[in-house]
Amino acid sequence: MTAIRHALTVKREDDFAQWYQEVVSAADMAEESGVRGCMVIKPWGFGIWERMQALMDRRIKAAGVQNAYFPLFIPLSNFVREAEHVEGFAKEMAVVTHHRLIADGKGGLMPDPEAQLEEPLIVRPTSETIIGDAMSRWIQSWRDLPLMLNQWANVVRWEMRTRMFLRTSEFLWQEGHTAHETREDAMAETLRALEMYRAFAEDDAAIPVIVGEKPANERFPGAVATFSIEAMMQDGKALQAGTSHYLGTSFADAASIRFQDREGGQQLCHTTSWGVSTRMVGAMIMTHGDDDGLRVPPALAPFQVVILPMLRENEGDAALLAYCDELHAQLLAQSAFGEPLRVLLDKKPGKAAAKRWDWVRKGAPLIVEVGPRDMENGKVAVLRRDRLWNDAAKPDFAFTLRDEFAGQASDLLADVQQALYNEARERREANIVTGIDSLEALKAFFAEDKRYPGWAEVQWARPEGEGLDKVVEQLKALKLTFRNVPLDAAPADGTCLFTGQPAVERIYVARAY
RNA sequence: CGGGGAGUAGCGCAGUCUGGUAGCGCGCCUGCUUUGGGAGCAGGAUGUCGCAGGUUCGAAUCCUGUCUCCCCGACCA
Repeated sequence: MTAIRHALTVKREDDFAQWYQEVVSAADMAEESGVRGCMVIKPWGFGIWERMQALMDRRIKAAGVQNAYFPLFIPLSNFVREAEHVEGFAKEMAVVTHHRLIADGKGGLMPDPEAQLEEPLIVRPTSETIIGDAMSRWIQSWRDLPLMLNQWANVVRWEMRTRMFLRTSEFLWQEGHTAHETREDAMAETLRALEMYRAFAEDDAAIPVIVGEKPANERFPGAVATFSIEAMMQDGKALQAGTSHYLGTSFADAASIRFQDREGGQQLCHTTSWGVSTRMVGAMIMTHGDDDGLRVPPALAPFQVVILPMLRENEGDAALLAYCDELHAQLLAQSAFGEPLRVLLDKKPGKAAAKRWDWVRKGAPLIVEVGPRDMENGKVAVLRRDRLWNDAAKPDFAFTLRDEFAGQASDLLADVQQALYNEARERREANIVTGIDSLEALKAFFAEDKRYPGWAEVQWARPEGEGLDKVVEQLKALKLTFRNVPLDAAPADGTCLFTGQPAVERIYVARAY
């Protein structure tokens, strides 16, 4: 049996980190910018993000949240109000101190010492404080509540170690910020956003996630409670793919977000914030990518079907293109996932067989090649990206009547979407271990020689303060982290792995990005 | 931000130790051949050797500084 000749040079099992980087560049998603931690997102990568935006924005609006936009720059004095929040972010801040450049006398430019800002501006690492400032002006009465805002924006955190899409100094995201009358209302909103993220991750991105609450040491700076969706990457590591925070009244207190209640008294609002970022693109790569490149779930694919005519640069091309144009038009009249199909007829010069591999690396869900002989038979050759190879180590084309394919395309795309989800889900289930009841057993499960060990669901007593610190230290020594306490877990029925006390809940332990 | 490695054509690399003015493979362009599967042959284009100083008659090569990337830590979406 011939060996498969893969479209990438690095295999996942050989070097997952290097494989990841090859996918990003080979799929033409992004490239280095020359500025530390900042990337250029290329059309294919940005197109995927735009799809994420579109699908998420729809969900956000359906929940009654309105979009708005707040400034990139935040006055230092505004930022400084919430103590824990400041402590959490102070170390990774970009600060603007000047507003003009002058010649430095050596042919270059430098900040004009005469043009120093009275008050430095920070580049937002997140917008709780500046949005809180607006909320304090916009909210006066209980009738103004809930106030539910979202913004699509870039934010900057001065990261020490960066990786494309997973951790960049500048990244794109949406941040939802809401204010409510009561703790109950705010908590309900926090959980609503969390469920929205679960549905987005699983239904749109085909990424199975664990929905749960973060332990105290993993909370957002200043939050009362932090929830997350956690996804398992193909190397067994966990990736926090979205977070939702109940902020209590501390941000409201810092920004004076108050309302007059029904009895005429002044009360602090209960606020929430929640976000999903371009990191989700990285999650998609590491969930669905294979040794031939990216596999984009059809709901996220900028192009769901790519048609490659086998052009010969001769007089036969016109008829072939006409045949493909008809298919293109047939497909555009179809819809999948409630939207018209997104179809590219790739007329660029070059052999179809060569261009095919570019689209394989980019992960287009369906690649359709059309040659003169297909045209004569009224057929097309359909390649599903989710199952590329046949037993003979060749691309597994399905030769299908063109008109039949046009009618099936939507179903095929739904199949691909489901297949990607199922594959990821099965892999995750196969790599979660339960019932580990000692630190030694935990250590053994995550032993160094196990390349991709997966996750452990353990039971613990949820110690607080120093007790928690000690447990976190123990995990850190094993390069492990707590992920979250799943909301739908069975009640604890054992003893705490770390303290030996009766366990109160179940929590996931894993290596993490 | 600490430790390690690396920046030479679009990509992957050699050349650096021992200074003499830049090369290989892939890709790209042109032509011919080929045409149901990631083509073959021939010819051709492309580099301020990451950047800035310094040493030298002369620097990809030696020295200093700096920027960026990768790996391991600490930190984090």
